[in-house]
Amino acid sequence: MARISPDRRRNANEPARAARKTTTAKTATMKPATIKSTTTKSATVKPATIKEVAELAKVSIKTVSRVMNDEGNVSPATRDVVLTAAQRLNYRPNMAARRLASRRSFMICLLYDKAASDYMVEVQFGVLERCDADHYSLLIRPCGEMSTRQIKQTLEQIIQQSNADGFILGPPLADNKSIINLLQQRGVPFVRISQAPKKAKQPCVGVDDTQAAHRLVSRLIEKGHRRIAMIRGNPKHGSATDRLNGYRRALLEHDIPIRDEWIVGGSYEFEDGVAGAEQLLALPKRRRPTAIFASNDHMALGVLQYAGASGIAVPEELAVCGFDDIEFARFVWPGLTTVNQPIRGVARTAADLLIRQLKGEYLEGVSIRLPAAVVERESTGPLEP
Amino acid sequence: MARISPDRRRNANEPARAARKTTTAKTATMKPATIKSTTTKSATVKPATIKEVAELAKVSIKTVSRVMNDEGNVSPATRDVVLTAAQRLNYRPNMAARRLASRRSFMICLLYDKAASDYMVEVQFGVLERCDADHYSLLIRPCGEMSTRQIKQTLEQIIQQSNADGFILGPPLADNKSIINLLQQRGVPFVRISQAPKKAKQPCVGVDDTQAAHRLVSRLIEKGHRRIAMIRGNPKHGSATDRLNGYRRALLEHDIPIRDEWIVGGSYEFEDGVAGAEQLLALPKRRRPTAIFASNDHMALGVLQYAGASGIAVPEELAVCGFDDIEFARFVWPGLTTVNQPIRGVARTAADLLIRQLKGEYLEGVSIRLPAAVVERESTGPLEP
DNA sequence: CCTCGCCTTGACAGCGTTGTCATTTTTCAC
DNA sequence: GTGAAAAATGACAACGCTGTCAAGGCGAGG
Repeated sequence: MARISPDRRRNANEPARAARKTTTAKTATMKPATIKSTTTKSATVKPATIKEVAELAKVSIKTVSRVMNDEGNVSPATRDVVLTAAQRLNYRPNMAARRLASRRSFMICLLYDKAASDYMVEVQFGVLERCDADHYSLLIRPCGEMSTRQIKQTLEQIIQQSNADGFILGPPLADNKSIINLLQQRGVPFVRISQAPKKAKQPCVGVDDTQAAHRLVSRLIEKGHRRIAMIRGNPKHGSATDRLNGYRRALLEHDIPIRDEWIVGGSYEFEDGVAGAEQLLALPKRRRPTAIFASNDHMALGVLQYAGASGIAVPEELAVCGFDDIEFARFVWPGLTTVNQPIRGVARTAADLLIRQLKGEYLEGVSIRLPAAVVERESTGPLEP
Repeated sequence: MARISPDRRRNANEPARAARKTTTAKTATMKPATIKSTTTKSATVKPATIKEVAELAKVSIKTVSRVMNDEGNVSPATRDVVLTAAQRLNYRPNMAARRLASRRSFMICLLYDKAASDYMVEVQFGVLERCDADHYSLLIRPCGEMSTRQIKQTLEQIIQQSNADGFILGPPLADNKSIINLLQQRGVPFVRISQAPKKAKQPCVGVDDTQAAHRLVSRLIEKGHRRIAMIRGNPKHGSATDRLNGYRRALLEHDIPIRDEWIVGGSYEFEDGVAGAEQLLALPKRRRPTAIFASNDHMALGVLQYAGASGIAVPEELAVCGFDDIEFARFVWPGLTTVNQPIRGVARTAADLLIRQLKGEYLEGVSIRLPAAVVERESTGPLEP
């Protein structure tokens, strides 16, 4: 089993010490013959250290460090030699040491409420994608069941103990003034994923909810609906307001009066959809909406369920649409018309902004808004252009 | 540009350095008056180090280390003094240093396919719960779009670079022989979340799928069904076989013949459910199943959608049930009868096993199987006992 | 009262990097 | 050539903690 391994140091040490300063970069560069696949080594090999690489490459450890970190001020020849040596030893910088010495953790922390799971998984993917590109690690921290106080405490701990270099705040934490302040005070960079660029001057990435809602409702109007109701989202999320605004604007533009009885409360939960539908469909026939726009898919599915359970045909008697395009929007019958958010893209962008900040870029006030697309399915009627 | 907060060091150093050494351990112990909430300090405070605690407590740093790590062999008096000093300075051990010195990372890595998002979010929660209890950090690593080769490479990197102390493998990676071997060779502890304790002697946690499927199908039989079809799961997952076995056993026990035409393939995707339903419901009336057991909820929802789209009444004409009890099982109409898996519990247990292993416990061959509960909803008919 | 051994404590050397600053080499204009 | 500036390189001290091992203190058995 155990193959070549303990001898590695010896091999490398001896000649290095002795013959220092003799060979120039040139000689060492003759890789072709020398490089053997060290990849498939067997068990429990002690990883190579920067020192070993330095010795093999006949340079100082600092130079190796420079190469590994792309610091510049290294001649191409030296660089090659070092890179070859590193590869030969299958060297990878030890993160713990790097963190300790540089006082940076190369970790970023993703802070989020429990939120919709699909949503967060997408966010995680997006963030990870970007992190991987720069060798950052991702720490996830769901705060679903914590009070703001607890969250702040956790934050302190993460900053101090794990030394996170930066944070990404998912909704609705991204709009939590108190948390933002803490982070700001501590001088820790962060990026917010939110619809509300107002609250702080820290970079913020989000989706243009207002625009998307506007488009969606406009589409309903085009299809002939005039009595369009809305179930609002959780007021804690900035998105709730935006979506409402989009709805309002669409109606206004088409000279359709906005009736209070058609706007019911909610907080993004399935049950709110059920309750909202019940309330709306209980209206006297003449004032009963022919379409319901729920602020998110969970609630829209609630509407769908209520309709199903009470024998109301969708889309014939009632058109339904949601927002988010969660996985299950297309798994129900009728398929749910909704808005697809480029979540992964948003997350990737957020991570990108954060990492660039960590690299020293100045991004105060930057606010990026990605467009979202309406996805039409059966719940709003036949799919005609 | 310039590093983020160059002022941090300066700010903090001065006062600390200056006032050092004044207060004795004794004085420090009189907490009531002296201990001020250091929590709400203002910006960019340089965290206290072990050295400072040691000086304040008038002991050696090693003693502080002992106390912080509960190493024992410390007199209660000393312990108190140290603890007080630590608290007073709001001291938290620096993880990077700890990792470097102890050659452990206090990180565990959760490796998973993309899998169902709800599922993984639950797993993450469970693992995190346990990690937090022991100050472990969690590294997540979705491998959805990677080949086994790539995964192995990633693994190597995580082991060497991030120095993960251990791994938790989610399904179906937990059944991937090649990955298991790699980890085993490298001598890195890991725990598998899977139904298949066979493949390796490493600890494994899972749900008793066979039993659950058996119960579910038995329930259908009790309700009067005789023509019960099954849509199989992805054969890569051990669970697929288990669920099939449960189905088989239930039929056998009730002397119902097992017909091949009632068992159709699938791989846990929504579309497989649609296709499976189509195939099954196309059978001549006398052989057409009155109930379909889909191996997971996604496929069951596919069945539901197909039924909805083709005007087949559920549960009147067709009973449908799934497995997993994903969030949306209760959000569709009719609500989906299914099996609720204690995913979070499984994950917590897995993390527990791993951490105990890391602490030196010997757990080879341990295999824990948690029971799952049938959840009856409308899709299998009226909810009578 | 001495010795032995156990419990407690401390000194100090790493751990594998990066940061700082000094030193050497190269480059370039004159 | 020559000198000065720029580029490349290296020596060495951190970084904050743990591991090792030695030293001190104290009670029990002789």
